[in-house]
Amino acid sequence: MRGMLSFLIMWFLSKRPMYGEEIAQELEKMKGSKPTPGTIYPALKHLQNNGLITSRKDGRNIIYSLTEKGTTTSKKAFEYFCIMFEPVFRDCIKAKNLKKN
Amino acid sequence: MRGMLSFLIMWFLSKRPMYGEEIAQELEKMKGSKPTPGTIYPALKHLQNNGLITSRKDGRNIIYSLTEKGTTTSKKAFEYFCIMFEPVFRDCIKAKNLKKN
DNA sequence: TCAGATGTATCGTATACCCAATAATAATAT
DNA sequence: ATATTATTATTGGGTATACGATACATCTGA
Repeated sequence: MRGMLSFLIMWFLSKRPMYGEEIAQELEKMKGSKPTPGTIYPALKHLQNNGLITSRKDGRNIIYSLTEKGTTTSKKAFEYFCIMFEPVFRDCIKAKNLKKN
Repeated sequence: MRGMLSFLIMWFLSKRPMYGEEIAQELEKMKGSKPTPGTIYPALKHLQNNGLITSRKDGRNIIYSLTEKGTTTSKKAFEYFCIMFEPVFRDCIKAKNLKKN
């Protein structure tokens, strides 16, 4: 249940490397509200400390990307997430179809 | 990001009233692991304090159900959840289809 | 070169979440 | 009826996630 933010961050990074602000913006698109730096950077640091992501400087940005370990972990977490929330998803689809009628 | 547990509890209760142990079992089906009482009951208490659920005794069980306020809140949270995680869901479906081939 | 804009980092705090151990209760069998 | 047992609920405490506010660093353009 815990660690949804880290999960989403890794999911983003599985698409393409991003820097912190970019990740925050993606989350804003999703959630409607932008996480504050105090939310995003500690999470990134934590992921990095666990060897799941690496960072490299590019100009003023620090670009994060998944490590090999991170890729594996992210895939597993993704599969777990899919299975776990499948019943809710089905409900989402159902609700959507109902609205169409 | 936080409050996933409460969200799921309310989602369960939107289907039918349940007592604590039942909710824990539903979560076990979903997650694979059963939350301990110390996880579930504080969450229930919190929801009740916020007027989102009510409880009534039935035999040895305490059956929880959504209040009117809870129903409204739950619906909104559900819609929000659907919109927010839609891109991830799409990925889930994609991943599933790939496996079929 | 310095001002504004953008990106990054840190600190303190709240609380959701979680576990373990314990208590309470009802169902049961004797 | 009473004791036993199984099931359900409660409590207390610990931890990590997430948040807001603030401060720092770096780039860019005038």
